Amino acid sequence: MDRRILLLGLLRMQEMHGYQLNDFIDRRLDFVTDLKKPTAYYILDKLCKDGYVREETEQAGNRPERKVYHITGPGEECFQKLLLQNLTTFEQTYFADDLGVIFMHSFAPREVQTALQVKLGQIRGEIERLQDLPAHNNPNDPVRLVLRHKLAHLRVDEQWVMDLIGMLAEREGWNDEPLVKPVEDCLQVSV
Amino acid sequence: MDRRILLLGLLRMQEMHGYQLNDFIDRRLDFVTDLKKPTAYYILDKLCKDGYVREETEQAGNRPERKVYHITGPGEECFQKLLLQNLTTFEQTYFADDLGVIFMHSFAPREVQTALQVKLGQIRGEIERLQDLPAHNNPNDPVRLVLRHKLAHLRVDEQWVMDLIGMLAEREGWNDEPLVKPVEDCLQVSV
DNA sequence: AGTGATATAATCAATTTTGATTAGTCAAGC
DNA sequence: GCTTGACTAATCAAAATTGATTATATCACT
Repeated sequence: MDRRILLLGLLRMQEMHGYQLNDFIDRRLDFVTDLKKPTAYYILDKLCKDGYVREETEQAGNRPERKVYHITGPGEECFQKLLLQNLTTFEQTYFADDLGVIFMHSFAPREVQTALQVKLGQIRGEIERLQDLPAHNNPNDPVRLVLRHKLAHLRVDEQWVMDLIGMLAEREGWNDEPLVKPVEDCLQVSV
Repeated sequence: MDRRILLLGLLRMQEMHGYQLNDFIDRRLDFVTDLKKPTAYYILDKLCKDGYVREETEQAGNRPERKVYHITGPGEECFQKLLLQNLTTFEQTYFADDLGVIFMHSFAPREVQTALQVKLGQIRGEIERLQDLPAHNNPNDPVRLVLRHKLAHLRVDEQWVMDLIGMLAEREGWNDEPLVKPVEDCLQVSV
């Protein structure tokens, strides 16, 4: 996930200082990326060193002086390359929540069910939050296309967790084997 | 994404040496996580230092000596805690492919369409690969539940990219505004 | 005029992750 | 008997990421 594309893409539309950039990402692109402030500054520094971005210090009133970042010619070229790369190739996504399910046999079905109920609530909360997001931009804004994408994934998660909970209902214990001795299975197959 | 849960969970089923652990993850859990070898060794070291895992060196034939990792009592406790945490809370997922779409107005619609066609092919390839994955384990294996989850997400991506391509078809240029001056919009709203 | 809350602007030390590399073993073919 | 490629086993230096913190300014309220 080369996050330079995000910073270059935003700077391409408008030169900005670091705080402004981070604030925009936090407020408006929170469902697109989890880029944190120090990482953003780190990447901006790197882009400077590579000549893709120019940095100018500016003083606004009495506030601490700040750095305004402008995209350069080579920066624009780099952005185009990254964008084409991004649009062309599919990047795998991994789901942290899958890890727990792999090992759910460690708990009793009822316990798992209770835990998943809480998770389900959080997913539904997030779906509502995104649905109610004010539509600042025009309806053709690509950000809204991304929002739809994200919502579709959240609905998959909702359904999946509901299915798991359903599967666990009315169940006292595990009558199927809980992925025993995975490595031996593996070795048997590969030998 | 606390990946200790994966290593502890596997070691809990069977003690293993590093290579074996990594090999199993690479071969059998490649669609669940992107944990790389050096990271796995790093986490194993940390688990050792924290007393969650015990490390014993072993010599097999003429091969270089290797470290066999066993989960300890505190390690089991830690695992239970991590697992409950994982099952209880929903972890947000971010999609690298969204970043490109946000800036797609930088290219002509036709170019974007061509790029997305390639991406679509890759998604379909991955769907086929996962569908054809041999079912080593019993059908109730939680890994298969995760596989279904992953496939559902891939199908969302497939549909989403198809929709985007459809949207772009027959289009010469952008007649809608391309997310202009995002920061000004943002400031207008927040002021 | 003082106090706490929030906004502005960024940096640092510490942790985590990765691409590249090391180093030896084994089996197959020439 | 020698080379080539794959497997076993892990490490290292470099890069990326994060939680915590610093420091000042402004605002709302008493």
